[in-house]
Amino acid sequence: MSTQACADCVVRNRAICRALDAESLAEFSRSGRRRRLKAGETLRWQGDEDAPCATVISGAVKLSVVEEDGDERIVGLGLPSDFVGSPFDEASEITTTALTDCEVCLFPRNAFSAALESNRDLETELLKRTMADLKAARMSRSRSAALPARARIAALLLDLKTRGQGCAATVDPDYLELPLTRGEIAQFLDLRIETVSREFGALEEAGLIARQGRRGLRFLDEDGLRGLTEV
Amino acid sequence: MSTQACADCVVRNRAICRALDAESLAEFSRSGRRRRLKAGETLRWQGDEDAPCATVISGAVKLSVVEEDGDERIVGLGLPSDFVGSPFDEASEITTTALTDCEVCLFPRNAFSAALESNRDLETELLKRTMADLKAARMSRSRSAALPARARIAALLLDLKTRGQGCAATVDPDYLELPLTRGEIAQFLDLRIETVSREFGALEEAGLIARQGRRGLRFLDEDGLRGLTEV
DNA sequence: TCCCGAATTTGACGATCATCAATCCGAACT
DNA sequence: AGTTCGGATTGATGATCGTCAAATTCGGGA
Repeated sequence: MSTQACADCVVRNRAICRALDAESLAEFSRSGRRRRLKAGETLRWQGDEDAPCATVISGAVKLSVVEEDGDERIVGLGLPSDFVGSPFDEASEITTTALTDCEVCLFPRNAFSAALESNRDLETELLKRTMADLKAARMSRSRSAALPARARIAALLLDLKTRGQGCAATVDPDYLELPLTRGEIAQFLDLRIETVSREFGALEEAGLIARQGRRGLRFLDEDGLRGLTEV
Repeated sequence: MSTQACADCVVRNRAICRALDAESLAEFSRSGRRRRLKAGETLRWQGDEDAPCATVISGAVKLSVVEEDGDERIVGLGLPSDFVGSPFDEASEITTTALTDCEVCLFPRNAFSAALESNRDLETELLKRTMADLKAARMSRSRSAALPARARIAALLLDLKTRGQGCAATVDPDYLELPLTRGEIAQFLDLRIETVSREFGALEEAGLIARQGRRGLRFLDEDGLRGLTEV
């Protein structure tokens, strides 16, 4: 990963690295690598036990926990410019897996942790983001959990639209390619596949969205969706 | 708040200030004040618009969000040694309120934010905690939301017991004075008061807990409770 | 193009929890 | 002690969502 690559990076000004000047960035980038992942691939750093740290460049990843009984829960999403990973945890219970084909900027946990130590600005930036994420996680948890299934789905769709904004080939701002399957949406929102499916049907029926194929989605009435989440 | 007070502080070795040596601590402590709060009192710093930052010393506080429609949701709890506050947010949507009479070590947001800047170790410690909190929030969200009401309550009781451990006058380790009313538990777990009440009844019926008065609680079968949360 | 398999959709039914309403308890007060 | 008021409990009923089961559609490969 060269500095040149960083300068060209589509998330250069939104990811944590925006806290770095050209010089620090050059050094920082030496410990990481840009990688492409196929959907379903788990984030690892070759030969490293620890879960790596990464910035998502394109595509989407899921943060998930596998319970003893084998079933998996999605606890968070990583979209372009998001940071994922636990620099201070040698063993993280949270696994990061590509939902779609995607590009990430990957760092071994140790190296990232060292970079934090040697770069104050980076650490401050990460602290700010993490506190913001914590607040968002808390608020969305509370907002979401008590809401009916339909509203939870509406909130997720709006969140995906917002967070996907300003990235990639956003040709049509009202079109969204879902990075999640119905099953994954269910795992994330604590619903069943069947419920998710039914509610998608209901949202379409109500004229709020239009489904295009399995993962294609068109927003027809964004305010209507927002209204559902504000009950 | 003198250094002496800090040296004697019951959470000295568990709160963020454990990252500080005697000298830094002395300086750090000058910007804060130890305060007592009565139940229901909101955390403020006299004459400061911003929500303050604080370390909880004794008692319990709630982090809550008030929706436009007026109803309140509890999004997190602050127990002894926990840090609360958003040093980087001038306006935080999250309000901190005492659940019980309690003691806190309070800092104006600005001063705390400045202390972070001038003290690298403090910042690192806070980052670690925040990342751990984020992980805990994500995992508990996922674990909790899909679980039936009974299990959610069991999980909360166990969490309160664990986090209350090693503090205060923990004379009897199996006794817990609930810092939350039934209504607050409901707000936190996204249930109704009636459901909480019924499930408490069921837990007692099942011989897992014994209620003593309104807020007193005795753990009779901790493993049994844990079993409920691991479905 | 056709076919196959997995993902999705649809349907019927039941359990859990919210809702509405009434009663009960307990702590602080006179 | 008696009163009183807010919190807590209990009861009856219905809506939402989970469960089980079957049908359907999409998308990739032969």
